[in-house]
Amino acid sequence: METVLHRLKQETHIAPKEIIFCNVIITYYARARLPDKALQTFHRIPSFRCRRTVKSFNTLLNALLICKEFEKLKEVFFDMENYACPDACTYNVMINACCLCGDVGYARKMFDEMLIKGIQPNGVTFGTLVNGLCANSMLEEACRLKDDMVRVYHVKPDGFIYVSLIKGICRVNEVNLALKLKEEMLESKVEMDSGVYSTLISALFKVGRRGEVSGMLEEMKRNGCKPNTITYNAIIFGLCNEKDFDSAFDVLNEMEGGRKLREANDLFEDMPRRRCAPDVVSYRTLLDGLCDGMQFKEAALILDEMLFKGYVPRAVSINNYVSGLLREGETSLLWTVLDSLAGVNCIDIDTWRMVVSMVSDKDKLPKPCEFVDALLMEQNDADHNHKLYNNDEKLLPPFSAVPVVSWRKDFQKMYIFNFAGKRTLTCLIATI
DNA sequence: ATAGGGTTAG
Repeated sequence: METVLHRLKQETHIAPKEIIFCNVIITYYARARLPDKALQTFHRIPSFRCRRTVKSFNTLLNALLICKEFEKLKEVFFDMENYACPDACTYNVMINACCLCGDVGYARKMFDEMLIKGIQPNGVTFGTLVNGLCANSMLEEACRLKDDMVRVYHVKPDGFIYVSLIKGICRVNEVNLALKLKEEMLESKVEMDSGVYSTLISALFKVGRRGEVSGMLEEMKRNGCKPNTITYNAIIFGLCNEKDFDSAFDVLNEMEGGRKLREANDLFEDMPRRRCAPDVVSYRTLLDGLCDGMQFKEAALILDEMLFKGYVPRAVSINNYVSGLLREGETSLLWTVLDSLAGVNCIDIDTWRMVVSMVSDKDKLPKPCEFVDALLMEQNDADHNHKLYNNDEKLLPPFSAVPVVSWRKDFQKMYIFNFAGKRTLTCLIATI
């Protein structure tokens, strides 16, 4: 680093940007536990023909925090007016430092000071404070702050804040209360992430409610959060604690399966660079692998990409994909996938039959006679029936054998019409 | 990638 910096200083035609000093140099010195070097770099920034702002000042404060040089940190902070005008980030680092020292009172003082100076606290400010309160067993205060941040400061709590609260509450075994908070997140549409579920899963194990874990995992996936290493670690630890090593190995295998899929995906994405453009077989192979590994979202991306290129999956693959989506209750993704597939008319009768029979059980489809009535009505309703016209703008007769695909999901939630031909329609109606 | 969270062990 010293050599590079020396060269950088000599090369007068290069003017490094401040962000390089922040993200790379100061931060890496801090990680190497070299606070003096970090401080020295901060002071030298102007000698590199670079303007120094509050950004590098904040980075320096955080570097001293990483090195646990709290005395030095205080000193630099009180010397602030010589370097920069403080902003929210400045106070966020200071609040974090106070909390890590266990001095929540001083953290609050910092918070008040920023208000006095007219600096608007942001999500990070509250996240840091809530976390500090929880870490210092001040749960009631933390919950109150979460409510106040909306009411008084008009900042919406995010996932970070909820996770801190949930963890704090789980530590005193109030898992039901933690689950309530998770519901509150869903209700107020706070974006969910795997952190929320990892925390809850490990808490469920701790209080001996192992039975609820698989449901939690399902909900997690339903809400678009993928279990990551942290989630798996929590599960494996919980299972090992209960001496259920068979299940623990199953989870471990599932984890490794996911890793190999990622490797396959990486290799696939690297193919163009290796001068080997993926062909229809590459796409089909990857799609099958993703579906088998239940990576349905990734599969949908690959599907659209291959359809765009004019490649079509094998019929068995489509059947496998759709049945996986049905099995896992991935309803909204199912519609997307069916839309894409119907767009190129490549859904076979068996797949349609499966979808109709599965969905008609759950979503009370109309009786066959009503179904036909509705179909005929659609034929007469020119307004939103544009797909029933052929290229000559002529209305197609009912039960036409002309290969036109129509796909409606908006009426009573469930009308699957595939106008690929009489055979398909007959099959659908018979199934219902 | 100036600032905040989630698991466990060695």
